Amino acid sequence: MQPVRNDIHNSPIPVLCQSCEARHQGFCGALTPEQLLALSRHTRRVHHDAGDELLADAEPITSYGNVLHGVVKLSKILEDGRQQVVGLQFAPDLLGRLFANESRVTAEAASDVDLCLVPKAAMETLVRENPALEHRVMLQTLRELDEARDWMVTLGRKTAAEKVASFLYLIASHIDPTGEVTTFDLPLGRGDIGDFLGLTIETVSRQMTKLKADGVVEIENHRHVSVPDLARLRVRCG
Amino acid sequence: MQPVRNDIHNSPIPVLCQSCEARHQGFCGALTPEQLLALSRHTRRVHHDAGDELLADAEPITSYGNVLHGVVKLSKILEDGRQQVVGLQFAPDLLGRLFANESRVTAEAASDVDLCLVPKAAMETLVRENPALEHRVMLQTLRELDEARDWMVTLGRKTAAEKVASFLYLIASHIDPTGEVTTFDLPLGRGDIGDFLGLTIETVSRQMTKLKADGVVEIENHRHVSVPDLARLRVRCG
DNA sequence: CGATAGTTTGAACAAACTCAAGACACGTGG
DNA sequence: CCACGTGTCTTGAGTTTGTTCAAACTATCG
Repeated sequence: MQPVRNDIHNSPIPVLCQSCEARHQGFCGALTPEQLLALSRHTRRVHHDAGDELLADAEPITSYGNVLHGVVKLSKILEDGRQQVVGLQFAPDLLGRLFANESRVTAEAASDVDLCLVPKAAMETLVRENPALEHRVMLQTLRELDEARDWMVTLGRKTAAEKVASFLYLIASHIDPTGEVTTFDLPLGRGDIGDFLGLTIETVSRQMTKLKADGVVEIENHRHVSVPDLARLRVRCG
Repeated sequence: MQPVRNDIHNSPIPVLCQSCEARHQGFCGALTPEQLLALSRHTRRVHHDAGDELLADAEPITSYGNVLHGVVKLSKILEDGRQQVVGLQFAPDLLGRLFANESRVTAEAASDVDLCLVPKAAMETLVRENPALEHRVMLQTLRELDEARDWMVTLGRKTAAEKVASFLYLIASHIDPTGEVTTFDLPLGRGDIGDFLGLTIETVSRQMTKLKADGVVEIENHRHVSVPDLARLRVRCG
C-alpha cells in the first residue's frame, strides 16, 4: 500500500484534489483537508466542448462550477437577439451566482472546459459554515466588479480601434500577467469578440486587419495571434 | 430622565443610530447593539454638496461611507478626459472598495449627500471579526455586479433612444420599486447622463425631446420629469 | 477535393458626433 | 420687480464612425 501524500497540514488530501491545478488559487484553498475531503464526496469533474451551454439566463442553478481549465463566456441576450458578452471566466474562477435562485447570465464554454461541479446545496452549506470561504468568493466578486466597470469604460467611451486593442490586451495580459507574452490563442471568434465589444463582426475584422497592417499584431490563423510589443498595443487602448 | 428606547435585542442603541434611516437596510443592520455602540464612537456624520469629490481614482481610501441620503456617482476617466459613469449609489449603500488599498473609481456627490463615515481601520477590523457583516457587504457587491452587467448590455447593444429610456426607467424604478412613481427628480444633469450612457449631451437632449414629443415623459424643468405610464417607458428600453 | 463555417473586403447607408448658435432657467444686483 | 449674466440645455447642419448588405475569400475537415 502506497503512503498517502500529505500537505503542510499533515492531513490527507482527497486523491482527486491532489492533482487539481485550481486547489490553491481557487475557493477550495480556504478549506481544511477535512472539509475538502467531505466536499470531494459531492463533487464531480466534467468536461464540456466549446459551445456547450453551462448555465441559462433566468434558470435555476443546480450546481456551482469551479473552472479548472478553459474559458467560460458570460453573456446576456435581449429579446430581439442582440447579445452582449458581460464577462469571461478562467481557472480558478467560481461559476454560478451565489445567494440567488436563478442565474443572471447565460454561461457558455468558449473553449473546451473542465469544471469541478459542486451541488448547489453542498456549496451553500459550505459557504454558510465557513466565513473564510465566503471571503474568497467575495474577493473574486470584487475583482469581477472591477473588471466589469473597466469594461464599461471600453464599451461606452472607446472607439472601435481602441476596443479591439483593449480586447487583445485583456487576453494577452490574462495569459501572462508579467507582460511578456508574445503569442497566444484567442478564446473567442470574431463574432463573440464583437458581442464583447459592442461591435459588429465586420468592424472587428476591419480593426484586426488594420492592427496587422500597422505591425502591432501578427495573425497566423484567425484564432492564433502574436504581439511582438505589448507596449505598442497598450498605447492603442486609449 | 427619559427611558432609552430598546429594540428587539433589548439593548440600548446609540442615540445617533436610533434615528438613522440606513440602520436596518444598511450594513449596520448586521451588528449587535453592543457592536453598534462600539462602532458609533468612531463614526461621524457628514454632509456634502452636489459636485463634491468623495473619493479619487487610484487614491488611498481613508474612510468608508454609508450613504444615508442622496445619490453618489461613480466614474472612471481616461487620460484624454473621456468619462464613463460606472455606477450610482443610493442609501443605504456602502461607499468605498473593501480589501483594496486604493479606490478604483472616482466618487462624486451627484446631489446633496449625507454620509456616515467609518474610518478605514475600524471598518476593516469590524469586517474581519464579523462574518455576518461581510455577508451583507457581499450581497451589496453581488447586486452591484448584476447592475454593472445589466448596464454593459445597455452600453454595448442599445440604441441612443433605448439608452435614454433605460436610464429614466432605472431612476424611476429605483425611486419606487413598486412601479407606481410618476414624477421624480433626475439625480444627474444631461452631461452626466451622457457620461452614464456613453452618449454626447446633445444626443441625450434630442432623445429626451423625442420622448417628450411622444408623450412618454413630461419634462417640467430639465431636472424634474413625470412618467405617466411606466409600462410605456419600459417598452422603449429594448 | 469539395463542403462548410468562419472571416475578410467593398460600397452604400444610417446613427450618433461635432461644431455652432440660440433658448431657457435661475440667481444677482440694480 | 425687472434687467442681466451665467450655466445648462436645446436645436440645426454637416461630418464621421460604424453598420448593413452582399460577395469573395480561407481554413479545416471529412
